[in-house]
Amino acid sequence: MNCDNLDPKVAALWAKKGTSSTGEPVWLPLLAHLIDTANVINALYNHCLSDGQRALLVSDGQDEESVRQTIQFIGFIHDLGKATAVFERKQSYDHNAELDQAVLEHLIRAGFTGLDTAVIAHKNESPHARAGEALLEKFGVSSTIGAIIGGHHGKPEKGPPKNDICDFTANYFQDDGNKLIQQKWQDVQKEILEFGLNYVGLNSVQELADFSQKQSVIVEGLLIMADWLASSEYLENNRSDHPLFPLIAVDETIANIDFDTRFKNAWLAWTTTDEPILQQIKTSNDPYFDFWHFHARKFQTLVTEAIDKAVDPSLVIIEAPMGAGKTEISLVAAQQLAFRQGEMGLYYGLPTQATSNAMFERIKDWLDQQSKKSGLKNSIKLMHGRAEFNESYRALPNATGVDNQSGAVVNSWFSGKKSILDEYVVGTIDNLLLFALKQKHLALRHLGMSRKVVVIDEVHAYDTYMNVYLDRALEWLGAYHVPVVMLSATLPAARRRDLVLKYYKGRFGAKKYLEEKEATNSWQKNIAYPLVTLLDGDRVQQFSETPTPEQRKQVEVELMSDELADLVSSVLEKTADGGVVGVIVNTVARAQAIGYELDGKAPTLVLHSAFVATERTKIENELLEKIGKNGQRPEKLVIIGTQVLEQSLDIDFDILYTDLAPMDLILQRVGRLQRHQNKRPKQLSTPQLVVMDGSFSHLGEFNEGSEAIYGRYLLMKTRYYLPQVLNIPADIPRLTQLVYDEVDDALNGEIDGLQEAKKKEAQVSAELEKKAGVYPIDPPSYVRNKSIHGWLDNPKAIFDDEMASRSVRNIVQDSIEVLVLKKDSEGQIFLLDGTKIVNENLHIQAKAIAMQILRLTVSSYKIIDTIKILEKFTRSQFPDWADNKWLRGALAIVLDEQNEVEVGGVRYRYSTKFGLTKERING
DNA sequence: AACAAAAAAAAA
Ligand SMILES: [Fe+3]
Repeated sequence: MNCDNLDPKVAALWAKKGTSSTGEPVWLPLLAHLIDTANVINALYNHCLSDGQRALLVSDGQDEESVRQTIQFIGFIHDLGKATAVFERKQSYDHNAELDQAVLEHLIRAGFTGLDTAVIAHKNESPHARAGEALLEKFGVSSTIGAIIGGHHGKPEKGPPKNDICDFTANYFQDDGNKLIQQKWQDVQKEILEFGLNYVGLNSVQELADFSQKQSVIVEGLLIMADWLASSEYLENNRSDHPLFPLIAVDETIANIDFDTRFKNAWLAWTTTDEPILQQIKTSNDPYFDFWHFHARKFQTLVTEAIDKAVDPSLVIIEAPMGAGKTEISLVAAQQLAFRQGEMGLYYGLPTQATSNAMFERIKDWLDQQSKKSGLKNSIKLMHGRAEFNESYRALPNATGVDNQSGAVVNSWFSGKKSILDEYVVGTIDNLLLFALKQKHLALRHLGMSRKVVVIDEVHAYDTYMNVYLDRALEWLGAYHVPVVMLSATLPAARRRDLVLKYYKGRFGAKKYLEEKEATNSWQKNIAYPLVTLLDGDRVQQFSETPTPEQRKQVEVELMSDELADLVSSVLEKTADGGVVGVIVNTVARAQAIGYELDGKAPTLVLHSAFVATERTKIENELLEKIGKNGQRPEKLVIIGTQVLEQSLDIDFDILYTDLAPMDLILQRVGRLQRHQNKRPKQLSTPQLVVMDGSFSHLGEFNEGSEAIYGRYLLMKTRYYLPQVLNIPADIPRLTQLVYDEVDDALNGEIDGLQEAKKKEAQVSAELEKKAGVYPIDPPSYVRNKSIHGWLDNPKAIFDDEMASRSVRNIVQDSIEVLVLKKDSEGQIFLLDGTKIVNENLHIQAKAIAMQILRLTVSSYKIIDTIKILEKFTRSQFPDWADNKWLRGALAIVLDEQNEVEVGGVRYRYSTKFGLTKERING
């Protein structure tokens, strides 16, 4: 590049001011930041986009080279808005007068006049992203590209800026009327534009490529990433051993910078890991044996071969029970799809932090093994709110620390909002749901997600509210041609159809979508389990497998009242000669009541969410040791729990009691009934299911809690269709379909009040959808060259990241997360396990304290007051917490010797055996 | 007044 003939005024403009680690005033000339960003975005385009993404960017018929040049130009020109009087007059953040003076002198020496005395009347208007967009508009650049520039701080403008230059002329040109002064600014702005075009090899703005909406989003993401990277002075904060794009001494200028070397060194320092492994899966030599040293099961081979034979596989929905080997299938599928569709890396989304942690372990081992085999270094990220608590994640080597070592590593540059840009990401589903929610810097999530294969686990487990976001996310993933693998228990046909059609619509547009929707092909109502649904090009194929005799199971079903006394006598009778009993109920209070009732009459174990996290983990581990696979089964044990027993725990009951719940959930619970090969008491040798139903003796009256949670409609239908004998697995899809298919409702005149309950149910889901519907982004637009103006505009104007991340979950019951400690009569504080807390050892004990989490449910009208009380208490009792990274912002409660504590007029009592109970204190 | 489980949070 040639800076020799440059107008000295252009070279004197500044982009960044700051203080070096040694306390020296430093700055970065604007032109340097523009060149840095152009170099970075070009490298990102060439090396960090997947082939799929690059193909997407030319999918409207653009020329590949012109797209690359345009993107590089966008990288260069993004801060054109800083070449304005209003910006150049800004003080440094730390109001360093010496620094501000030195930079101003550069400008004056270069030929700007009157800048030191100029009065800018509206200095809060024309922020530099908007100013840049306005200037580009003036230079005749398309509004699509303008919108990308205007949005590079996270949120695009509502529309083109149009009058900003006219309204606030002095912001742009220093003076409202003096043509001589204005000319100087117009000259430098024009020269920067010309420099940029020339830098990327273009002659005029007419040669720039244009973009569709989804292309714009990806380019916006690239720009933000490039800007952040070009604004990183060092690879790691507070450490200057790996410089990237450092500021320069205030007496230096661009003449002191060798841009090629600066960029090469930065890129070398920043690329600490290898690209994801792309390799073809050969079905001829069992990939399952290669990775995990077991031979593929029939079902696994079925899926892997189906994907292998497909011409253009994109969406795969795998419905199969736990234990069918879905995780391995999904990882093989991810590799197949990445190879076929040219994607890089993986996002694996799960419903909870606990399931994410477990999956992280498996994926980390899988990746580590592959990376080592290929001699590569690949980065992996655990992405959820408490990832830092995961020991095995923290134990992974850092990418910068291990130069010649291969395997799975952590790249800590990809932190915060950059996390999703990392290669292999495992975490809570919220990160995918947030991909469909209006929030600042959303383009980064789109950039990160659209280069990967996306796997979504436990698809059946998401509620109506979350599904609003999931569906919208699927539409965008379809639009980006991102391969998606969904894992699920059996789905109602209508839900499965919806999932496929949402993706289909994003991928093929509204017209084709309507054709497929109306076609009512057989795949839309197929009933089978396990079932694989595969989108190959625009064709939907399905595969299923007939179960082997060992996979079949007959379960005898009995109905019973929900009275405690009936349950107790039945349990005692059935366990006369021992046995492991599961009792899964719908509310915590009921689990506790049954626990009290059986206490002393039989050995019991209670499990629900109202336990301190560390204690709950202990109970779950005890459960797995005793009744997990190959467990040391006790002679007699009654396990009483809520829905926490319904998912993910691989445990085996001899007999199961359950509260009436929607059919799919009952079937999910039945999955824990005699699931392994075990020796059982004679009385319990065959599987028995006892369903406890409030309407058993009082017709039409379901248990109050159950009805509040699940609604009358589903309970009524489940009750109606509950057979005397369950044939597993054939009945699983059949019964789920009967309960969820609304078509048959007219035929069931015999269910009293069904129509009324159905109306109520429809109302409730409509309300939920409406509630969720405030924040999702609109579906992708197919209008040609539609700009991203207004893409993130929100009627409610939430743009707070905290509020955004809360919005993807429906909050039914307000609750406060607290850390639970206890004290003795002298006031000595302990962890729940009895470990003494010593103030001087806070740095060692902080993490253990931070893990003692419990959720207190609080009435919504009390929640603000209660939080205030807890904040005040924590501040006075544990003042040191404020400075500790594990405990900052946490709220504490301290149990007395009776294990009680009073907060805001409520007395909470904690029992290691039964969990948390609360009672209101009168007055 | 009550009804499961579960999640989230720094930019250039
Ligand atoms: Fe910038």
